[in-house]
Amino acid sequence: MTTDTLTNRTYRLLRRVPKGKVTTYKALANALHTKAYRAIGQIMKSNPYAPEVPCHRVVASDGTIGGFMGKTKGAAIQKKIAMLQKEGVNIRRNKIQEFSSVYWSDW
DNA sequence: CGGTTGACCAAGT
DNA sequence: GACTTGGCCAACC
Repeated sequence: MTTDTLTNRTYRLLRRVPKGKVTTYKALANALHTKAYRAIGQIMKSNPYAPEVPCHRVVASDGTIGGFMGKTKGAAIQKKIAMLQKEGVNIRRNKIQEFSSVYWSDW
């Protein structure tokens, strides 16, 4: 990685997140000392590092999964969501249950 | 290099 | 609880 763009940093950081845990776009932006919540969203969708960078482990600050399924109807993401639940994350409708329990903030 | 977009966020209605 | 508005920032055209 020669380019030190926000994208690369985001991937690197997200890579640290253990399974069974999730984080928010805001937390990532905060950890990177930026406010590009939105840009990170775009980054995830472009996520070229599929299983390496668990973009599905990133959710909105409200504990909602985000605009993946209901809005954008991303079929691929739904599978990731199912995998999340398998890892131990309980999701209800579009929102994470016990969000605080699975929320990762200790980078 | 200007304008549009978006897997966002917070506050207001 | 759902929708709207303003703001923020990077990537794309």
